[in-house]
Amino acid sequence: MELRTLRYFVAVAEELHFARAAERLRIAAPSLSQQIKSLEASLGTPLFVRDRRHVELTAAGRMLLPDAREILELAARAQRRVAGATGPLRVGYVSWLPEQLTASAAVDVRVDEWIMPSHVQIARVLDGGLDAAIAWAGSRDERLDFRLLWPEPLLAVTPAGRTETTVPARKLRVLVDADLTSWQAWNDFATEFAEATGARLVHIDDGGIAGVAFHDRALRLNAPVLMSPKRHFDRLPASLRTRPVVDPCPLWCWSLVTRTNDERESIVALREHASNVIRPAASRTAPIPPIWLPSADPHRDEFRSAA
Amino acid sequence: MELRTLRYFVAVAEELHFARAAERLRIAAPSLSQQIKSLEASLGTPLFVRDRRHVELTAAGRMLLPDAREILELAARAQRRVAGATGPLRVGYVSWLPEQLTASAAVDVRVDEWIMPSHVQIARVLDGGLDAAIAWAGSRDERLDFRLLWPEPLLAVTPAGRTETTVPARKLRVLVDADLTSWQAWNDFATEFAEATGARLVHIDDGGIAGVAFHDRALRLNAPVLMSPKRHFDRLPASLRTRPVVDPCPLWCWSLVTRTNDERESIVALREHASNVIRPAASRTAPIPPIWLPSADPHRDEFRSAA
DNA sequence: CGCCCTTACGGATTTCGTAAGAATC
DNA sequence: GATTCTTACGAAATCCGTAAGGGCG
Repeated sequence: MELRTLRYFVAVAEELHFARAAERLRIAAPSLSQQIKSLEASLGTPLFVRDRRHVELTAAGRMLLPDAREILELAARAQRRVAGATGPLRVGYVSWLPEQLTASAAVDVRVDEWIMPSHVQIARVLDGGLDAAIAWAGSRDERLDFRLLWPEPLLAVTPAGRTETTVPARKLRVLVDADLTSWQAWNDFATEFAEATGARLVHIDDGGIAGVAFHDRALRLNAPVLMSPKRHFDRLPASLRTRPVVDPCPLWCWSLVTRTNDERESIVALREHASNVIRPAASRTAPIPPIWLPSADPHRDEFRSAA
Repeated sequence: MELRTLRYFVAVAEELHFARAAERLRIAAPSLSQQIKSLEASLGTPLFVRDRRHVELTAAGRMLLPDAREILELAARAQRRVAGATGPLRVGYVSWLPEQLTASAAVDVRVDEWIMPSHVQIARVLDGGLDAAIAWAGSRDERLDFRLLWPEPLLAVTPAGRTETTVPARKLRVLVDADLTSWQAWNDFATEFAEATGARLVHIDDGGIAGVAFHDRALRLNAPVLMSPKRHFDRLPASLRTRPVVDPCPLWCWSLVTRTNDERESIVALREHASNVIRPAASRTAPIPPIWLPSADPHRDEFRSAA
């Protein structure tokens, strides 16, 4: 059993057609037939029933298929991770990129061009597409190391007419978007925050969590709306003001996310740099207690005293 | 990158010595050297630094090693599982073997000779050494399917002199053994039971959870002691009596444990047989409510009404 | 006759072993 | 000089492609 034969097996299992599978694998059909046959011989059990007209998985084949996929997936990830082990560290971010990250001469960092949501960047770190990411983590993961960079106190926007200087959480509208690809991390945060504080959830589907679409919606709602941490270039309209949120103040914790088992010198240095340089420099805007974090936030314990 | 090359890599990484690794792999040293070299070439990065006198892993090598081990482990398990996919179902048990299991002509079952503790039998099901096990499950696992076979009400032993017909849980002594290999499942159950009910934990290290050693200890304690569900051949001494436990009555849930993704006809039939035949036949001895189960027991929901 | 999996067989590639080389202690 | 990894090269095994076979609609 080799990875190549497993690839062949998966192809046939997916196509259920030797000729098509062979084409996909860019080998000749007889070769594929031979390889499958030898795989079956080495396993001691047939994987397909070849009715003259149909190809079908046997019970053994059905059992092997998910394992084969998992093995191949793991191998591919391992390869990606090793491939990136040399050269500068590839670091992805979501919407906040601390200046101190690249300023350090100690670590050679290349900031990734792709700006994706937190859950996507974290997935890329796991599968080796990135060495590190600055993102929000919804929950712990044994395979990942999280270093707190900046607990960002989220703000609200209110119509300019209002006179209050802060907004209590329970008075807020909180937007969640139907597009999970883009907003899953935010939705998770927002949903739990609304449940915990009594803020009102507003379901949208136009991506208006950030940018101009967000301003439009805030104006139409004519009420305080929680702002996502997603930065955008568009200036806030004159008719809207930002205000701190209190009772409690929601903290969006930006972490440096790396793989636990990645202990290259450069990665260790980057983690140190995160704790010793970036973290202190980012703590200017202090939240107004009490604060609030999601129940599964990896940094929850670090705020025990303040909560 | 193939499984064979990964095996070679792991061998060298473990020996840190090409000659010894080659010997272990039963190939010639130059061949091994070539293979490692071609692996490094295909990955685009060296995995070892060969100082003329020492062999050492590079950062990339250190990153690959755990992945390589995991991939090989997964492949080995997949192979074991498929290998057992044909022929009679290999079923393991711990201490209770229902007669109806083999009585059914519908399923061809071979009872495994090795009698091991629950957590071990369950691990064997996972890695393909067994197709099914009759065991106690401490917690859910997505990869496993649990069918309740018999919620066994645990008994206590008391000195023969005592007149009470039942024993309240809080009066019990509960034994846990230092030998986790043998008693991990029992220890987990016993520890949580003692915490929940106020029963007194007694730490031992002589395996006296069952058998003659248990009788000895029960006599010496001269108090009611919870009996583990482990059957033993030795008759209970005349100076001890068994009594039901109440307030609450601890339930040790024997499950039929199979792999979730194993949907062979024979496995499906075995699961049905478990629910339709074995389960009804085993429900003779009814517990005296209230009952108690561990908080993570997979069958906890099935007792909602009774708890 | 077309479809589709298989067998047969020759060529290309990969893998492996023996022999010899090179560097270190 | 012993140890240890590497290069060199031929042999063996494996993999793959073309050609042809055979059941089925």
